Order: sequence, then structure tokens, then C-alpha cells
Amino acid sequence: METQQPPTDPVTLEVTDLMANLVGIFHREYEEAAAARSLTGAQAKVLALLRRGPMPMRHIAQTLSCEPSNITGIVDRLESRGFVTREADPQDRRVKLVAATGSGTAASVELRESLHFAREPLAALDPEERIQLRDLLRRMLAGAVPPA
Amino acid sequence: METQQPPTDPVTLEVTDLMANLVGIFHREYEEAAAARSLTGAQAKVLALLRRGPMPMRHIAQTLSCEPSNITGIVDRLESRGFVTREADPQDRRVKLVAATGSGTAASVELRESLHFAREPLAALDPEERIQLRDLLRRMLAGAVPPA
DNA sequence: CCTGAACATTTGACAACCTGAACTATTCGT
DNA sequence: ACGAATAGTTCAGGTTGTCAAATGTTCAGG
Repeated sequence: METQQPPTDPVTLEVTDLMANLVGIFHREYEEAAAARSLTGAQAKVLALLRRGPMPMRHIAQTLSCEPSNITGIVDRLESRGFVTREADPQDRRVKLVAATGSGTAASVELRESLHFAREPLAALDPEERIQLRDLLRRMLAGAVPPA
Repeated sequence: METQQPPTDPVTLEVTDLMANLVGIFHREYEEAAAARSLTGAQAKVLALLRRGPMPMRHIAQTLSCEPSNITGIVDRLESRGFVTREADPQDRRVKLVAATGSGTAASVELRESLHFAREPLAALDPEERIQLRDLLRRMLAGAVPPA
């Protein structure tokens, strides 16, 4: 479970700390932006996933790394507000395809655009540096799980 | 080249998306690393804050951007496991100073070091790029709320 | 000194999130 | 057609989070 690791490289360690702070800030902004539309963070995440199209519950759970039983409740609440619909997949009637409604996608798109996470921390960088950052992030994420 | 900030600078937008993914990955790892020590994410965050020294409840709440009443429960659980102690501040007996115990700081430091968030995404960068990334993140966070 | 406003923390009620186990319905291999 | 596997739900239980109402403490003005 624990692979040996070269004695913690100080730069890596500092980057990890910086990331932790950034994650905190980003998280807070996301939660606030969601709350401003009377959505919770979890609901906003599901809605964001559905912007790409309908999706089985199980796939949502896998993408968000949580138990399927958890998704049931979240989708329940989104459904009761008319943000998503549940439909049985004609191909396999066990699976239920969750699809965002018009107002659902609208809310999600709106939220995404209001996320000027950038504005505060990112504004400190000039355009050239921003491109540098983009390239570094791209490379870091190249091997990771694709965004869904 | 006036750096007018149009609502949707493509580079900024992409960086925001990349950050969102990175935040997701980091968050998952953090939660897992905490769970491996039977801590929740929130508990781990409080413990991490206390590595810098004792701190009033209110300060913890402000730093984590949540209600003070929320901290009460989290500290309760940490206290019942011997990870922190609550002591009245001699200067002002209204405030309670929360301090990490030996095992508390030990757990937090251990958790931090096990966070080789590095391993997956960061391993894709060579040392020089890692320094570049560190500098960019430093500059982004310079204006933001300092960690403690 | 006394009183009331301000403050730090706690308590209680409530909602959402999350997990794990047990259940239902459907599919699929043999 | 039977049994194993799969998708989703339900239920019980714990943690996080909010808000409003307490409690205890400090501090400024009269």
C-alpha cells in the first residue's frame, strides 16, 4: 500500500502545500457560486457532469468516486427541483439515464461562467506566465483521469 | 497590448478548467490519506492548521470559512481521540485555545508526508519545471489569504 | 461599582452528504 | 430456465454544515 518514496523533495513538498491552499480557495469559491444558485457543491458537480449528456447513475458515482447509493439522494433532490430527469435506458432497463433539463444545464453553465476563480489568484500572473502555467498543468494532467 | 480582461480570456478559462481537475484529484487524495488514518477531511484540515501552534476556535472557523458552531463538533471528535486539547486562554477566559497533542501533530505530519499528490500528476514534471510551477503558484497565492 | 453591549463558545434542531449492508428488478451465461 | 452478476434503491448511522438561542466572559459608560 505504501511505495517507497525518495526522501521528500523540498520543492515537491512546497508545491503540495501551495496546491493545498489553492484547493481550499477554489473549493470555497465553487461552494459559494453553487449556493448563490441554491445548489450544493455535490449537486453542482453532478449537474456539471451532465452537461456532456445523459449518464447512468453508476457512471456518475464512479466519476465522483463515491458510492452509487449516495447519488440516489443527490439526483432525487435535483429531480424534485426540475434540474434533471431519470429515464430507464431502453437498452438495459436496469440502468437509469439521468439527463439535465433545460434549466439544469442553464444553471450549470451560468455557474461555471461565474467561477472567476481566476480573477483573484490568477490575476497576479501576466499573460505569458498564464500560458506557462497552463502548459505545466496540461502536462501534469496528461496522465491522469480525463475530465469526464 | 492592453491587458484588458475580457470576461472570457481563453487561456484563463482553460487554466481554470485544468485547475478544477487538479483540485478534484488533490481533494480525492487528501480525503483518502486522511481516511487511511481514520480521520475525516475536516478533521485533517483542523489538525493541519494546529501544526502552527494553538489557536482559538474562532480563528479556526475563520480560516476554514465556516461557522464557529461547526468547529465545536470537529474539535470534540478530535479531542475524544486525544489528538487535540482545549484550554481556556488565560488572557481572555472566553476563548478556548485548541492545541494539537503529540499524537495529533504526528498524525498530521505523517499525513502530509504521505500526500505524494506528487506521485501521479507531479511526477510528470522534471525538477526544473517543478520549480517553475512552484514560483507561479507562489505568486498566485501571494495576494490571497495567507494559510494561517 | 453596575449595567448593558459585544464577544467566544456551546447547544439543539435540522438538512445534506456519505458509507455499508440488505433488498428489488433486470440481464446474461450456460 | 436457473443462478450469478449488475443497476439502482432503501435503511441505519456517522460527519459536516447552517442557523437561532443559550451561557459565560469582557469591557465601556454612567
